[in-house]
Amino acid sequence: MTCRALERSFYARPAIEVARALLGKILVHGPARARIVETEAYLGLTDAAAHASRGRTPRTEVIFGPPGHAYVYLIYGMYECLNVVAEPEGQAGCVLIRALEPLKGIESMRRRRSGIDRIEQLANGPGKLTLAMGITRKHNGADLTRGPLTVCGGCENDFEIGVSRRIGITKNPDLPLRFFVAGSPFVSRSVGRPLVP
DNA sequence: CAATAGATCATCT
DNA sequence: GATGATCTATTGC
Repeated sequence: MTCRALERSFYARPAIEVARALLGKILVHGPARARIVETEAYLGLTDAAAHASRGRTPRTEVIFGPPGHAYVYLIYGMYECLNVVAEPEGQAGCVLIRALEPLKGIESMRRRRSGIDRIEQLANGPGKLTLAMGITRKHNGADLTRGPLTVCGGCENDFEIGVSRRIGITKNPDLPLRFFVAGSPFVSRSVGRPLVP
């Protein structure tokens, strides 16, 4: 099937809805393609774990902007994380992409993730997938409805959605805002046992 | 297998 | 000046 970028209305919804809906969709960057298998929702002022919880700053401006854009930031001085901006313009909310199943351009991904042999480990974490896909801070603010970096509809929607707490945060850690394709070997292992086994 | 250390810097106080 | 939506390597049981 063809790969047509999701339209802006897809993203103009609550972050939780978008986080669930993004599972199974295809992340495209140039020739590279991968299926989204794990996401986390970050809310607005009420969510202490969210960057947007402290309101508008130069960095968080994108999160308050129009939906369907990328929010990419540097974490721990080393890795970059890709988020998708959700909610109507003016409202804060975004979705962290946490893990991908590589589909196309896998040789390039291997090159960018030197030392990794197993395909399951090329993009099974937020810092790993940006490396594998060649996504950097220069993509911050990029429009995901057009351009080299987009998200397209997937063909397969026949999977169970697992839910758990979010991973790696210290503030507001108890909400069930992490979603993943149940049973997928491409989901990041690390911490966070499912709430619903 | 689980726990921990260290790398490294943009952002905000 | 402290902190952090991480990852890898290493140590310990």
